[in-house]
Amino acid sequence: MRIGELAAAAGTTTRTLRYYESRGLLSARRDGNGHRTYDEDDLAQVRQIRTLQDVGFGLEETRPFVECLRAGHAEGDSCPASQVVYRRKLDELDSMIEQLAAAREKVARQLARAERARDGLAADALVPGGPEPVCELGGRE
Amino acid sequence: MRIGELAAAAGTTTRTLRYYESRGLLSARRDGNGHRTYDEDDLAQVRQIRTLQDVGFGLEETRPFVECLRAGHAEGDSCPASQVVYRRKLDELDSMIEQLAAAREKVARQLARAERARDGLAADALVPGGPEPVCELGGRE
DNA sequence: GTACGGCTTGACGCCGACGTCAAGGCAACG
DNA sequence: CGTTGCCTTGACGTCGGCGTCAAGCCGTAC
Repeated sequence: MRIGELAAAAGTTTRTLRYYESRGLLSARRDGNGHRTYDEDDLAQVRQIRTLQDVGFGLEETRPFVECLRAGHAEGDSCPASQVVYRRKLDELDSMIEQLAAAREKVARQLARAERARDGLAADALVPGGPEPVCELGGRE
Repeated sequence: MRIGELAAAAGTTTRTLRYYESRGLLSARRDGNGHRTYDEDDLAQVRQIRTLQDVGFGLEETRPFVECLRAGHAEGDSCPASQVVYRRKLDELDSMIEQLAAAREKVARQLARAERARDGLAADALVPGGPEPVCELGGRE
């Protein structure tokens, strides 16, 4: 398999594969013309990388998985080092989600406040249970 | 107020303030020495920018808020354009949170699977030809 | 012959929000 | 007088993951 075929099979580009190689995440044999040659194991490694990238892993974080595959394991995540990365990523995702949720609430509160101000500071607009003073998010812009 | 003082008051750096100016988000008078001079309004603008940045707004997204302040409003979000940005950011945050939550679940499932495989592998290793727990992440198509 | 497609290496571009260094000016302090 | 400290502009560096262009080689089809 040559680089273009591998790229097509993995759903990526030749540039990306050469980049992976430059980062030491992929290795290639060469044929008589100096062209890179790959086999099914290489395809599996690239697929592993892509799968992880899609879920938000950085390239460096995929390294243990690739090395696990290279070590002969059928799954890149069967090695302890890979699972350590999984757990780290879980924590990372949790804190990111937490941060985003907090940011979302801040923005939502600010928007609600700004809309109340725009609609005028009538007293009933601030009374909870009043005749729905806010929340007309749709239309009219 | 000179640039260093403004930076200190706003909790940022002089480099950042000059950068804002280069982006047209901040304007400065000059004193006899060619040094930038600022007043309280400028401080309010910088604080508005920083507040938004902290919640995840890009610099360009802060522009309507700054212009709103410049237009004489006491709050940067009292202008319609600012509130449009708020709503856009809310949607953006929602979809980001959604994506991250989905990613989190995928990782969690993969980790659980890998751990089951590891635990089961000890038993399987003693019984070659036994049941093979294979399960792949659906990821890309 | 020559056009074409696929391969090679090398190197610069991109995005965002600055950090950091360079080289110099002006004021105050001792 | 020199040193410190704040200011000026300009320009390159950073991080990630590639995109894109350049120049050239190789084999095949027409």
